[in-house]
Amino acid sequence: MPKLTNVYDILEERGFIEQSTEAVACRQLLENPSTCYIGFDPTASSLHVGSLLPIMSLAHMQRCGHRPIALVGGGTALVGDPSGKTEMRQMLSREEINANGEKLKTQLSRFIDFEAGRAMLVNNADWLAPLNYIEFLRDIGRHFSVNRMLSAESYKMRLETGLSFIEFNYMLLQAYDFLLLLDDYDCHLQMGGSDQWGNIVAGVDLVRRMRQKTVYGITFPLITTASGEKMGKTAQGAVWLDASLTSPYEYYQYWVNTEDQDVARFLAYFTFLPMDEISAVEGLQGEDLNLVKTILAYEVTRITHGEAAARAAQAESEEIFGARTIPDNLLPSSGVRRQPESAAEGAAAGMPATTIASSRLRQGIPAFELFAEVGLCSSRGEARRLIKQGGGYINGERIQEFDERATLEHLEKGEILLRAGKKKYHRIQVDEKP
RNA sequence: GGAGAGGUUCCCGAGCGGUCAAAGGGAGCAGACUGUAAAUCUGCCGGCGCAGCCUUCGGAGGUUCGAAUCCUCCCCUCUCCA
Repeated sequence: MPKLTNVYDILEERGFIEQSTEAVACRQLLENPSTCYIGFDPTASSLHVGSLLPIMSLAHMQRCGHRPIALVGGGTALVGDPSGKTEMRQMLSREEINANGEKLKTQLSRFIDFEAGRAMLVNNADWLAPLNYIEFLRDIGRHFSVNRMLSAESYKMRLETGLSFIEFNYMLLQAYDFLLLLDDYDCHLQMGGSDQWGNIVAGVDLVRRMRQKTVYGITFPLITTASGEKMGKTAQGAVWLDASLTSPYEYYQYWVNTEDQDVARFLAYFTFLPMDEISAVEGLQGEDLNLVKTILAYEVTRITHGEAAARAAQAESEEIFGARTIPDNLLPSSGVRRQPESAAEGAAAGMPATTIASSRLRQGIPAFELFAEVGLCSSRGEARRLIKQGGGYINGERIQEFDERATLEHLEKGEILLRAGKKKYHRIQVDEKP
């Protein structure tokens, strides 16, 4: 693998870098194979698209021959990072945190190769949990100025609403992580979201004081959509990287629905497609841009869930929304399928589906009941409203009355396709037994 | 420990004895327009086969024909003082 390029340049070109400490020296460091780390919070059982940027940065690091360390914050999660947050986070038990940490590892290994020392995964609970309080205060605590900590931007918000002592300590723990990773793994670079700047700089300072060495930090921009929303939120909640929480189909759909103005930027962030191809696509508008969104969705889904899942998601989406040919000269490096598929390929990529006993369909199920039952609406009342407003469909036909019945007559190719609004679909499959 | 302020439907935030399922805004949902985009306009936005009924305004009691609104106790949050 050629490593002619400096990752720092790659990251910069792709818009990953918001701030960095001593950019020139940091870039210099990355001329040679080095070790870097990013911390991930095991406070949820899955990572979501909000973590995708840091993950991609580690992947870039590895592709350029560096050794990334993914740090699972099993220890720090016991304390809770107040940075940039309005409220104290819910405390989790150690068991929950450990279980989450395990899952994160599995997910990260889709993006980073942990084989043969090419990358590492560590858990800071291993060294933070056994710490002795008095020793820690004397060795580490004395290097921190409270005055300075209080002036940190990341604590500002919390100084208005209230900050507990345990959270105030968080910065010291993360700084200590950096020190320890330097000592044990020769790790000279920490990266993280822009809200981590204060914590990262704290680590850099601590290392300077205690080891008289220079280490570096890079932060990524907080990614918002063009309309100013934080990324990764949908009505259903977060967009998860775990296929059992957000199916590949839904995940693909999330990316297809990217806002126009975000497309090029997201291609740079979340795919490995070459930048010259991406910039060639920047001027596109209208329906042409939708083709680019298809590629974006395919690529991101492929990186996250694998090629088979991405292809299935594409097929399923085209079946519903229609397919068009994607010209070969559009992001030519992408392996996306460019011709519409002739035959429908049966495999469902995770469009939600429910199986219903045929006996019930024989009697007929009032539409509003069915919509609520399969989860397309959260209550029957909501389903009535939806249908009254003309947003309910069975097999593509608008439902006229809220209590119109779905029956065996509606079966097409063994299933019934429900639709709520423009984009939410649900399959009904029939159980032939009793 | 003392003195204040406050906890309202997903969020912010009005209401301060009946006309309150609770103003207004945001978010969300649907329709129209489109390109599975954004913006815009319109409608909806506790539950229930719904012109009616049921359950909500930190918790538990109480006053009243009637309470989110008054009283008592409790829990929690914030601000100031120690």
